[in-house]
Amino acid sequence: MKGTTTLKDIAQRLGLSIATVSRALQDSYEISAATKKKVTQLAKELNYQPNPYASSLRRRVSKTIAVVLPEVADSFFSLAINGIESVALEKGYHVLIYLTHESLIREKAILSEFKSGRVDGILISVSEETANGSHIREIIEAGIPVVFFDRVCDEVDASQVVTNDYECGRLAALHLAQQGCKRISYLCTSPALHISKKRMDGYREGLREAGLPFRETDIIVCGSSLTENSRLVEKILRKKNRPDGFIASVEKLTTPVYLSCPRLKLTIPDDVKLLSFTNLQAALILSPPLTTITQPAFEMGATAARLLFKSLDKKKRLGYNERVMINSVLIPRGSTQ
Amino acid sequence: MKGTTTLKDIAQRLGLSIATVSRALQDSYEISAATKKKVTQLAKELNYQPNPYASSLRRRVSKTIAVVLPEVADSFFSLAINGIESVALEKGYHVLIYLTHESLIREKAILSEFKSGRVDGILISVSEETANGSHIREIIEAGIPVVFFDRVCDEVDASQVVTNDYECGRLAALHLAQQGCKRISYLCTSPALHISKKRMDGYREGLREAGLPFRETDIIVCGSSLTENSRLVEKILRKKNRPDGFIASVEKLTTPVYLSCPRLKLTIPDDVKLLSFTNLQAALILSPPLTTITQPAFEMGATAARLLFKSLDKKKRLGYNERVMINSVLIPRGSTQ
DNA sequence: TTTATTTACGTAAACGTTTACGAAAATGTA
DNA sequence: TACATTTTCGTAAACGTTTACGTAAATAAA
Repeated sequence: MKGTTTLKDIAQRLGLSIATVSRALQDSYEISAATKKKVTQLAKELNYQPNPYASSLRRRVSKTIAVVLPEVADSFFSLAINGIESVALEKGYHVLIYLTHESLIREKAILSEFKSGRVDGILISVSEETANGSHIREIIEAGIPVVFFDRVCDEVDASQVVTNDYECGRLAALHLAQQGCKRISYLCTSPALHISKKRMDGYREGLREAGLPFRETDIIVCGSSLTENSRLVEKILRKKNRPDGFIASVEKLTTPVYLSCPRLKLTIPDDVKLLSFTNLQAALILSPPLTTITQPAFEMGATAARLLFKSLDKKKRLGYNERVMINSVLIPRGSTQ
Repeated sequence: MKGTTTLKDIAQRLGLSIATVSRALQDSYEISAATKKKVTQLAKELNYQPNPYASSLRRRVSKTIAVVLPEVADSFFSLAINGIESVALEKGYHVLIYLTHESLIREKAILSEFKSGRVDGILISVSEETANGSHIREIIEAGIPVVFFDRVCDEVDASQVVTNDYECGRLAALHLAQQGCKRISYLCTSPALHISKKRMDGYREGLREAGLPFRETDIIVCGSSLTENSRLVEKILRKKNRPDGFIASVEKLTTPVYLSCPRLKLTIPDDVKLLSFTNLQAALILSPPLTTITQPAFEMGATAARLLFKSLDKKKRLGYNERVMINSVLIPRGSTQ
């Protein structure tokens, strides 16, 4: 920000006006080939980089998008960021990242700031506390396109990229039932979350189709601490009517099950079967290898970004929203054999 | 960016000048309490958000930092981002994220753009192709503070946050030797990387201290594909003089070893011992549980950010750089028992 | 009372671009 | 030659802030 060269510098050195230099660098038809060459050469020589803030102020676009995530510890969001970044790069956009840490207050504060025009568009995966979407609607009404991915807010009218959560919940239950489970417990962290609800509904439907009863007590709401969650799982497993199957609806709930079983002399998959929603490569090398439902995280991030750029490109009157669903895949492995 | 309210709007509605409104919102001493109240009230009512680009242009600061990473697939960088974001948030800064995908060309292009003043400071973990740091030095000379974290470029004079890679390489070798290994193979991806070299040097020193010979052929340079790497590891394990210990110097090289051993009827840790550099929680539930060297990823990100803000705060003449080392910890588990 | 000081605000320039408008020079047309 | 058109560039306003400077009114000091 010190000795940076500006249009003025180039203009002075060449005896041209600022306007001409600006147009030359934009390859405007109004500028002769000769001066274009002179200008671009000197610009390269002086290492000219246009001031993005001046440009944004004048053009009223920022060439920047925001990605609002609950957290990035999960492998899903890591991969999603990769997808988003890869398409942002080829579009010449910059990516601001914000973490809500599952707090609605923060989410509101972050979004509210966007009314300033800092970003041209927003990709968001809502926090677990986000029930009502008024703060998101405000942003859309301010003319800033929003695309949901993974964790959507259905009451808000916007484009979204999701995976087949309901179907996956159903398939998870059916798979376990098919492998002989009679009592399947469902581990989750935030049952209020829309996506969590969908998976759970699918799970219930799967149970129904398999002719298994649904019991409210088989839904285990876990916390964030590993030891706490392990204790929870162990408690369940000590019951006389213990479950013989688990669905870990989020990645980090896999560990407690693998940890608790040996402690209670229970073996996977003979005594207890387990299926997890996860993208971890380590699923391959667990023993037994973990049956997973893996989400197309990279693809979801990338297509969400593409959807956002589409609505940025046309800048057409809002209202035209797309809803894309990219299927997750169930990969059966040893943990449910 | 449409119906956003500006200072002008507020000024007109209150019959004040733009300057007065601006100063009132900044709680300037030159403004009476009465008008301050009027202004702030109306600002809140109209949901006024100052245009960050106008502000940045005028003040010549962006309140934004850049984080330049090789990739974000690794759990290390995910955690680091969390650390960075948490301190950026409390400082009121915005975080732009860029991925180089281990390409020097991209890294150069990204950094070059920063001469424009888009960001006030930069956190960077260099790509594996980055040997020469001239492009980074250019940025520093342009007056933009840079802080390295994890993957540093020693020839560039800047603050840095690293972990004790050399020591960890040494401890890894010593630990395996102590557990009875006679031939320890070292798996890596990019031996040219500074941090990789340090670990490897430590590994050699560890071998020396343990009285084991170093063999060039025990250094296995892996690629990015899992199947390719598995084939590599299997090939080594088929040799008559096969290694009885492995050091996986990066997270993703763990999988090939766990995958290959059972295929060759070799068991961990009896036939082959393994130690990995990783932050994965899944280390706990591998079987046997994986001995790890875990890096203080969150802390490294956070302190790197704090260092950056320190040099932003004082804006003192460059030259005063800090080098912080945060130790990783070796956690012995079943894979080296 | 007069003068000095403080308080509270306005004017205008500046940050570095982009772009509507205008105008001189060069070229074409009659 | 006289006029129309095109080419090529400059002038100046604008984007929304921040801030140096000026100034009128209010207060204090003499």
